[in-house]
Amino acid sequence: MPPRQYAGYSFPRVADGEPCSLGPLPQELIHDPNGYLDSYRSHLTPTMAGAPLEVLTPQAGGGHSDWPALQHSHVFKDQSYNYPMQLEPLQPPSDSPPSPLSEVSSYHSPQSLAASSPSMKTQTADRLSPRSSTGDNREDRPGHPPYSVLIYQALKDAPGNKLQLQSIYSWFEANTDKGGDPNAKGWQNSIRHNLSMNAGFEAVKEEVGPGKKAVNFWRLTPEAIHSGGIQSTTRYRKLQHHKKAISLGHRGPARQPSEPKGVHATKGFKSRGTNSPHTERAEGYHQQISNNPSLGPDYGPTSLPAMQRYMQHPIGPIVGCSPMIPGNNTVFVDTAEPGLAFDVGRSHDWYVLESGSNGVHDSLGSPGRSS
DNA sequence: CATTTTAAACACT
DNA sequence: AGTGTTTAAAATG
Repeated sequence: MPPRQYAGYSFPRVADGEPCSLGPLPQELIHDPNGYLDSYRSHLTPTMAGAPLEVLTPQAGGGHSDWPALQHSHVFKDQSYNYPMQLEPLQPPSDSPPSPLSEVSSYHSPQSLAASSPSMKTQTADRLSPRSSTGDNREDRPGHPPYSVLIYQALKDAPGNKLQLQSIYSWFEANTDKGGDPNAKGWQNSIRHNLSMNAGFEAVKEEVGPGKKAVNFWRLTPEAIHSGGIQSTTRYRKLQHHKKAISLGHRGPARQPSEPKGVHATKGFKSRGTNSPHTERAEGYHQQISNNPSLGPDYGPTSLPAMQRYMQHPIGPIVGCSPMIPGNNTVFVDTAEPGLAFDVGRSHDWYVLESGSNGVHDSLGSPGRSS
C-alpha cells in the first residue's frame, strides 16, 4: 500500500530550535549539494562551520544544502547512548575500549533526549527514508540518503561509532520512516546488505566477560571516519575472500530458476567471527579488531552518482580521491587477496557527511595524505 | 550505464 | 531465530 506519501515531508527534526546540543554533538551536517532533501535543508550550525574540520563544506551558495540532519534519536539498546554530557572524549576510532556492555540494555529513548525541550513535539518527524520510491510517485521528493549514508549517520552518532545491528534498526525506526510496519522487514535486509557490502563498515566482536559471548558491533571504519564519508556500497565492497564460496554449496539464485550458474558455497569454514586466537586469520576478513591505528588504507575509491551529488567534497578533505596506489599500504585488510578487491570504477568520490561528531577527531594521522 | 534498493538463498552461530 | 554474505534483478537517474 501506499507506504506513506511523503506528503508533508517536513522533517523538522527534533526540536528545531533545539540544537540538541548535548554537548559535543556537532550534529550532522550533511551537505547535499543538490538539495537532496529540499525540506531538509538543515541549518548548519554556524559554529561548526568554523570548525577546523575540513569536511566538505557546503560551498555556500552552491545552492545545495544538505541532507536532513538526522537527529539523534536513538533507541539503542546496546549502548546507553548517553552522550558525554561533559565532553568526554569518546574513544577514538580504532578502539575497542572496554566498552561496558553491561549497559547494554539501558537505552535512552529519543524522547528522553528531546524531552528536554518543552516544545518538542518530536513528531516522528525526522524520518527520512532512503529513496523509498515504491513505485508510486516519488518524484516529489528526490530521494533520501541511501542506506549506506544513513547507516553511516547512525554509526557516526553512536558512541564508539559502533552499534549492534539491532540498534541500527532502532535508529532507522527512529530516524527514518521505517519501522512503521512491523511486517516489512525488507529494510532490515537492506541494512544488513549494506553493512556487509560497504567497506566503510566493519564488524567487530567485543568480548565481554569471561564466559560471555562476544557481541558483535558494526563500526565505522577508521577511514570512513576520517574521510567523513563513505562510498557507494556496490562497488565499494569489501574484499571478497573466499570464505564460504569456495567449493560446493549452492546457493541457488532464488530469483529465477533460469540462471544456474554453478555457484558453490562451501561449507568450509568461515572463521571470521570472534577473533579468537585460534581460528587463524586465514581468510583475513575485514574486521580486525586490533586496535591498530593504522591509517592510510586507501580503499578503492569509487564513485557514486547519487551521493556524489549530495556530498561531494569540494576540495579534498577526504582521503579519497586518490585511488589506491598500487602496492603499498593495505592496512587491516589483511593480506589475503592478492588480487585486489575493489574494482575501481572510473569516477570516484566519497560520500562525505559531516565529520567527527563524537570524539572522533583526528587522532590519527592526517587524513588527506595518504591517499 | 552506474548506483541503489529489494528479494531471496544460504552459512553460521 | 538472528545475523552476516552474496547473487541477482528491478528501479531509478
